[in-house]
Amino acid sequence: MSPTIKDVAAHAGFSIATVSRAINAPHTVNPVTLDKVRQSIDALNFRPSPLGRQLRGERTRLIGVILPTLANPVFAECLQGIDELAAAQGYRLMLMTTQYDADRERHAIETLREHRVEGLILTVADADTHPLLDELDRAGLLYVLMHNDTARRPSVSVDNRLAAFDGVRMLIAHGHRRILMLAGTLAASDRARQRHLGYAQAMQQAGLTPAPALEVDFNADELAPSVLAHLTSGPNRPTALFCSNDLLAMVVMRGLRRARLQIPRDMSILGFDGLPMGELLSPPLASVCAPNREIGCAAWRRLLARVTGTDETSGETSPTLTLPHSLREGATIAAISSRTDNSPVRASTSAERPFA
Amino acid sequence: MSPTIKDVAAHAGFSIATVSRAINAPHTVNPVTLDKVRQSIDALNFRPSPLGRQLRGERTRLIGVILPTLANPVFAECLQGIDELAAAQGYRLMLMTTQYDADRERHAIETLREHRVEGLILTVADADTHPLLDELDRAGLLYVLMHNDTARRPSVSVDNRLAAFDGVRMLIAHGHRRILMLAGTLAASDRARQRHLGYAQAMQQAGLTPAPALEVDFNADELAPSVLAHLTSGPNRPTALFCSNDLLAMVVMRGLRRARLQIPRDMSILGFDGLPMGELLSPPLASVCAPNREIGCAAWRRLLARVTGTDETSGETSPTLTLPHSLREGATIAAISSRTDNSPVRASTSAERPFA
DNA sequence: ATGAAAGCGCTAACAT
DNA sequence: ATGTTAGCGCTTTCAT
Repeated sequence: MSPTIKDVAAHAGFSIATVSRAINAPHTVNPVTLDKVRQSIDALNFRPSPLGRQLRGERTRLIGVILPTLANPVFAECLQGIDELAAAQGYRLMLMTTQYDADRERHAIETLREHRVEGLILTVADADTHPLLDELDRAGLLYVLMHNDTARRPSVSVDNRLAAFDGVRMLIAHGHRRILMLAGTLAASDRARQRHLGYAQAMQQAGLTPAPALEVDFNADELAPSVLAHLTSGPNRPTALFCSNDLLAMVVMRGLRRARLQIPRDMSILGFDGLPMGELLSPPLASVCAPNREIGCAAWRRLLARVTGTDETSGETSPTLTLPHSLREGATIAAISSRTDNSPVRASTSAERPFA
Repeated sequence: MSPTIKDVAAHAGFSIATVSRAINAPHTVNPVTLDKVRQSIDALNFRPSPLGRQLRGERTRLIGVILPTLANPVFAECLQGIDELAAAQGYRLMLMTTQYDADRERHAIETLREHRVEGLILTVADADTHPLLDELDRAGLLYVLMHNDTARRPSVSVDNRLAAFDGVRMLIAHGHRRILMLAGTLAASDRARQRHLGYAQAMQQAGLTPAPALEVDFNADELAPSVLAHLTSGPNRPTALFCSNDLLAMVVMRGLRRARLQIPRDMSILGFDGLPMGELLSPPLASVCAPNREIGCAAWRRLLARVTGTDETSGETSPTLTLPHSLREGATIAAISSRTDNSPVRASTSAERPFA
C-alpha cells in the first residue's frame, strides 16, 4: 500500500503533525526539519491521501458528470470543455454515462452523491419532468444542466426553439416549402420538443403547415422502409429534411443515398449540433451549430460559482444561460428548383394535410 | 452537509454500529430495528460515505482512466466500453485527458494515485520509452494500456503492424503501386510507427519502395499547400493514400476535394480505426478497423483481473493482448486504371525514389 | 519549533 | 441483538 504520513514521520524522525505542517504550512517549520521531512517524502514517494483531508470536512474538489453517451460527439465535446477547466482549477471529474436509461441516471446520481461530489454537471432526457432533479434540489446538491432546455432549472444551452426556427427559415429562404422534421427515438427530450416548436413556428410564419416530427431509429443500420417511403414517394414528398441532430442527419443521408437519391439535388438536409465532423462530409453538412465545448465550459463556470459561493449571478438572473447558436450553411442544402419540386405547392388544394 | 451515520443513529435511537450493520449485514439485526433504521435513513436521505469505508482500508473501487483526448471518437468508444463494465461491476471511473501533453500525463497520474485508484487504464504516445510507466511499475500501481503497441507492458491493442500490412496489401491488390502513408503530427507514437512498418513491409513484399510517412497537421482547417502539392502533382504522385487514422483520412479527403480531386477516381483512401462515422461518409470510407469498444472492455477485464488478483493469465502469457482487426472495404478505394495511373510504374526506371 | 491528541465517517472485533 | 471502542490518514487545536 501507499505510504502514510506515519511512515514519513517515522522515517524522518518527527511527529506526524510536523510532517503535516511541512506539507501544508512549510513556513511554520524549521528549515532543517523541513528539509529532512521532504527528503523522507521523496524517499518514500509519499503523496498525502485526499481521503484524510476530505474526512476532515474539507472540500472534496470532486465534480460529477453524467452524460447520456459518449458515442455522440456532442457530449464528448462538452466533456472536453469541462475537463479543460476542471484540470486547470484542480478539480477532479467523476464520469458516468446513462444511455438515457432512468435506472442508470438514478444510480449515477446516487453513486456520485455517495462520493460527496461538490456538484453535478449533467444532461438528462427531459429536465422539466425529471423527478431526480427535484430530489437534488431537495438534497441541496448543486447541479447545472447542459443542453437541457428548461427555464425551471439551472442550465446552459442554446435557445433550441429559436435555433431550429432560424434553421428552418434558412430552408424556406432557399425555396423549400415541404419541409419535414426528423427526430431520433428520443423525441420526448426537452430539446427535441423545443426544436420541433421552432420548426413549426418557422413553417407557420411562412404560411406552411408543419408536420409532426418523424421518428427515425438512430442506431439501425438502414432507414426503415416505411420511413424511406415517406421521404421519397408521392407527389407531396418533402424537398428538405430538418434533422434534430447531426448524427441522425448522417444516417439519413446514407439511407437516402442508398435509395439512389442525390443530396442536395433530390433532397436538402439540415442537421443540428454543428459537429466538426459534418464539415468533413461530402457534401459538407449544413447544420444549426451549438457551441458544445463552450457549453461545457459555461456549465463548469456556473457550477463552480455556485459551489464556491461566488455566484454573483444568483438571485435575479434566470437559471438558464443561453449561448448563441449559429448557422452553418453547407452544400447539403440546394435552392429549390422545379425539377425537384415535382409537385408545386400552389397546385395543391387541401389545407388539411401537411405540405398540402 | 450530508447526514452521517451518527445522525441516522441518533434519529433512529440506536448506536452507529447497529446502523452500520443494518446497511452492511441486514440479516444480523432485529427486523423491527432494521425497519426503524431504514426509515431514518430514508427520512434523512442518508448515503454512507465511501470515505469512511476507504479509510478503513477497504477497496476504493476506483479506477483511473487517462486518455489523450475525447475529440477522437476512437477514445470515446474505448471509454464507452470501459464505462459499461465498470458501472456493471460497481466501480467508479475517474477520467482525465492529456492532449498528449507530458505534463498533463504526469499530473493525471499523480492525481489519480492520490485518490488511491486501484488501477489505471490509459493510452500514451509512446509506451516503450515512457518514464512514467516505469514509475508506475516501481510504485506497484497496476495499469493496462490501450492501443499502445508494445510488447514490454500490459496492453490491449490490435496488431498495428499486421493490420496496416493487411490494409496496404488490399490497396496493392486493387492495383495501386504508388501508395503513400500519411500520419498525424504524432508520428512518433508507437502505433504510428508500427503502422508504418506494416505499410513498408506490404510495399516491399510487392516489390515496391515504401516512402517515409508524410506528416499532416490534423487540426489545420486546410491541407498545407506543400502537402497538397506532394499528393497531387508530378508524374509520380500517389494513387492511393494510407492514412494512419480515420479522422486524418477525413481531413485529407476534404482537402483533396477542395483541390478538385474526385475520390476514389483520382485518389484512393484507406483509413485506420474503423470509426462507425466513416461508413456514413460519401463515399463510405475504407478502413482498417480496430474493435475500439472491445479494446476498452478487454483492458477493463485485464486490469480487474490483476487488481482482484484473479489473473489466471499472469506468468507465462505475454503482457500484450492482441485483438483481431478487420478490413472494411469502402468506396474510397478504386481499382487502378490507366486513366488515373498517368505514369505507369513499369515505364519508370529509377529504383531509388519511392514509387519510381 | 514540535508533539500529543481529538475528531472527521465508517467498519469490525469485542463486550454486553 | 445491540452497544462500545479502536483505528483507518489526515488536519488542527492545544500543550510543551
